Amino acid sequence: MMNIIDLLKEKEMRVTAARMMLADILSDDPLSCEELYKIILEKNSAIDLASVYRNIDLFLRLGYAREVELGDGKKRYERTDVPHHHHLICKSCASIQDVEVKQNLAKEEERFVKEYQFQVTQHALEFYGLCKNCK
Amino acid sequence: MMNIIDLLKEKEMRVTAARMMLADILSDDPLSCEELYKIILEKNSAIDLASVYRNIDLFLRLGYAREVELGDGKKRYERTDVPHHHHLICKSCASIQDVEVKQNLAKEEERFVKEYQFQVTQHALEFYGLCKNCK
DNA sequence: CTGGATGCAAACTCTTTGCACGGAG
DNA sequence: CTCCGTGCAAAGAGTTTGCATCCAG
Repeated sequence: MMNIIDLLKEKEMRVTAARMMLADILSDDPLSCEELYKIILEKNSAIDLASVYRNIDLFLRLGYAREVELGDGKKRYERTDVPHHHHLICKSCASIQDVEVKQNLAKEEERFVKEYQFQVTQHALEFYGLCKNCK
Repeated sequence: MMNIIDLLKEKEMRVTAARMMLADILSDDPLSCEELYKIILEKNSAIDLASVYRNIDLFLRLGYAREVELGDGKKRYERTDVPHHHHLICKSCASIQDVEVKQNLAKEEERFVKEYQFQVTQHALEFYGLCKNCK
């Protein structure tokens, strides 16, 4: 995975303070734009929320971030260099825990190519329920 | 699966024309409130969009409908009496195809109980890519 | 009749867009 | 110096809410 500076330079896009800050905050937790914005404020920096949206969109196109949907109608983002994984999402306290899934989904996806001529590029698998504390 | 009339009566809720119409339209395809609303208009009926939202929410609580997220930021709904299944979602033309998944996710979910004391009540698994026509 | 359901409009949340200014290259 | 990126404000989508009226029971 290239770093964000090289990715930007490669596309002849500008390396700005806002982009560096945002790239730095993006992590292995899926965060919404609103959440990213608040983290930036807490660091006593100031990037406009609109710029957060614009740059997240840019990061998606650069392949630096990926979108994660957790079923609450908000889009969340995480860095692409964290390994592919899934989430346990508590319906009570909204906590999110990363988990691995050992079943072979790739195999399933191969079947879809053969059976439906559908080329899978991505999948989303999330589990909902009650966490340890909320049960 | 009880029918909607019995479900409503059981909870002492009123059997209204709007609820009957909406229950009738809900199908095995996941439809957004906007889409449901348009189908109602096409039938030369008139239910306010707000009432569609209110009654879909009611149907969810009654267990008559389930929510499906297909990753475009809109919530969609289908009847709970259609068998559990997953979707192939085309990123180009937005077409949706129902598929079955043969991997054993229940087994995986049992593991989460043991490993994390997380009680899974539901999961979402959707596949994104390019359909036959868009490839 | 009476209270729950509806229509209508306004409000609210999340996200996108237009425009003038400012800073990276 | 240029013109891309930013802040600010306004607009857009999707969804929720307040309130007067309506109608199922």
